[in-house]
Amino acid sequence: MIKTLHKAVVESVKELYNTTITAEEISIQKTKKEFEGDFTLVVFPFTKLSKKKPELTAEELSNKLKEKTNIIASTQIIKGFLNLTFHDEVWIDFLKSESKNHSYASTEIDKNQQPVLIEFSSPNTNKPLHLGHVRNNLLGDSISRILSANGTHIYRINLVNDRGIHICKSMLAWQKKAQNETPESSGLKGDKLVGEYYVAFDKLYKKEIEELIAKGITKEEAEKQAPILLQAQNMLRKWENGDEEIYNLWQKMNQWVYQGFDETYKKMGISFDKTYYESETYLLGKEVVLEGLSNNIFYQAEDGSVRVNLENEGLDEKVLLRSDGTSVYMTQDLGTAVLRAEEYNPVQMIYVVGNEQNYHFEALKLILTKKLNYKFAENIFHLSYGMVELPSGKMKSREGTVVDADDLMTEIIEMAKQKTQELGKNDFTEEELQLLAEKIGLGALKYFILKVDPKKNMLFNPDESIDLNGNTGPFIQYTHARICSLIRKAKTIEIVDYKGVNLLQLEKEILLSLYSYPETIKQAAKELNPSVIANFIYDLVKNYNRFYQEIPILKETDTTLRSLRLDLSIFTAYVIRHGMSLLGIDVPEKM
RNA sequence: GGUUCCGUAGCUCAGCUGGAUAGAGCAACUGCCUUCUAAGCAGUAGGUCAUGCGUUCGAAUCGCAUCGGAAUCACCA
Repeated sequence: MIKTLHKAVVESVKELYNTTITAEEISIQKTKKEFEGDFTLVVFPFTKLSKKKPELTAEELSNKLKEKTNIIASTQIIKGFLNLTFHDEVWIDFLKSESKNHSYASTEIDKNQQPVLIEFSSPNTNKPLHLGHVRNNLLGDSISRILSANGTHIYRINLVNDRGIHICKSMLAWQKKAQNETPESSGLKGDKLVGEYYVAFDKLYKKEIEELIAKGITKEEAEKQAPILLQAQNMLRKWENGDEEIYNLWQKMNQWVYQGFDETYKKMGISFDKTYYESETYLLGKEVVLEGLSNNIFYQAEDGSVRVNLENEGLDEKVLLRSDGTSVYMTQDLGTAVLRAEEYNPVQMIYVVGNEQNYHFEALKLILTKKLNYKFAENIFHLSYGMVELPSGKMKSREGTVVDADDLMTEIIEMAKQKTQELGKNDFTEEELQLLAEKIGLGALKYFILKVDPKKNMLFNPDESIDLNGNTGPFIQYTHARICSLIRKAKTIEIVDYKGVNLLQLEKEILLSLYSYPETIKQAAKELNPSVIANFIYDLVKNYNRFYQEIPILKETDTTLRSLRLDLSIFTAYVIRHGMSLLGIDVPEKM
């Protein structure tokens, strides 16, 4: 319909004003609720061509469009706005042809096309996942789903940061304090256990700094000289030199963490096509750096560290290898980028990483493109998302203000369970109730996070927790469940041809919304923005709920009307389910 | 200090490729369950779109300046 309209406008302008315009120059939008019409053509831009008043221009275009197409039933002109109303028949044809189409808004993926790589999650193995990771994981997962739905061939990549000084810190603290404590002996989840020793290291470190300061050493010096830090640095060198004892300890502790992570990912419903481990790729990064050094692209500073100068690009000097030869963060990101480009030959590499690392990714891209001349790196895209803040400010693991991912999920599922019981929904078995509560709780959490624009910082208030009413996941799930209930009851009802019926305003609004769904997916894919989908579904569901409340569906005695409304409901349920699946949210058939 | 991002109702957020009277949810108040699931629906109230100047037929949206906030500028990741 919209395409037909665009084409007709182009032709009309050509005939009336002898000017060729492109479809992009035409502004057609949904008509605002206060006015009569389905779509609105903004005619202000054409007044320059017509050299006539907006109303007159609209009038001329209106007549021409009606001549050229057979879909327009009526038009209404208000100032420079031309409101177009389509024949009901057009909408009914749309409903009839698409309402049972199980591939509506789905695009086939061509596995032969060059893939898009999307890296997300990328945890460190020294502490458990928290709310910040949750946003990262949900964004990465949802964007993967949206791109797939839009026909893009993608690979989900996880890059586990399993080595480095931070890992050595937990290892060292464990050696000193743990007395061989294990997940089994402590009953703690593996990632939680290791996380505790990371915190323990920090305590010891702070204590040593204080002691040094008391001896008259400056704070700055103390931070560099604290024995435990030197030991950690020494441990990292040993690790990089393949020291057997250190290596075994490292493997053991990482294994604990992976088991913990797997549990969390599983609960969250997140998976990857490929997991890289920094321990397996950091050497490649070193090679890249050393090669750049021998080609004089990088240089060795007096202290022995290898650096790159990005001052001409508006940045500073960056260290690529420490003076003791060990790798930094940049080293491994250079390595894995090159590796991935070789392995997948991607058209694009998306990194889902918080906006606190904007500088890092700018530098990474510059080094790869400007310094090392890698063509593929032009298509590196840092999907920079905002921080999740608490009312008290930023989360700090060392201050114990982090919101743990597992705890958060457990709590909200428990809340959903309570709420279900409160509402007196008793016809579930204990097992069904648990499954339902998981769907609702996780739905609430995922929707809460995904409905906000990724690039904006967002606030999470643990005291108020997450709503289950209003603009929330459960609200949408509930609407879906009600439609499913209708469909169940309608099993025996005969569907008759409803061609020729007159549509109610509410019905048409829902159809307009359903019609715009494929375009919404395209937009979300283009912007890499799940909130576009979330807001769309909310809008659809609000319209549907009003319809459901005000208009009889199964109770309607006119069989043509009843059939139409049932089809409309079935179609709406499909789009809700489809849209929510793009957010990684399950919708129950009963709740 | 340099760079980047942000500022919309009491709170959390939509709207931002310029378009009509700036929208939701929460919280507050008022109605609606013998009728398809009330996790719902309808309504009341709540705004100098941080401020100023500019661009134009038209600015929350674009530009400049100011104020306020955040991130970053590590041999951390």
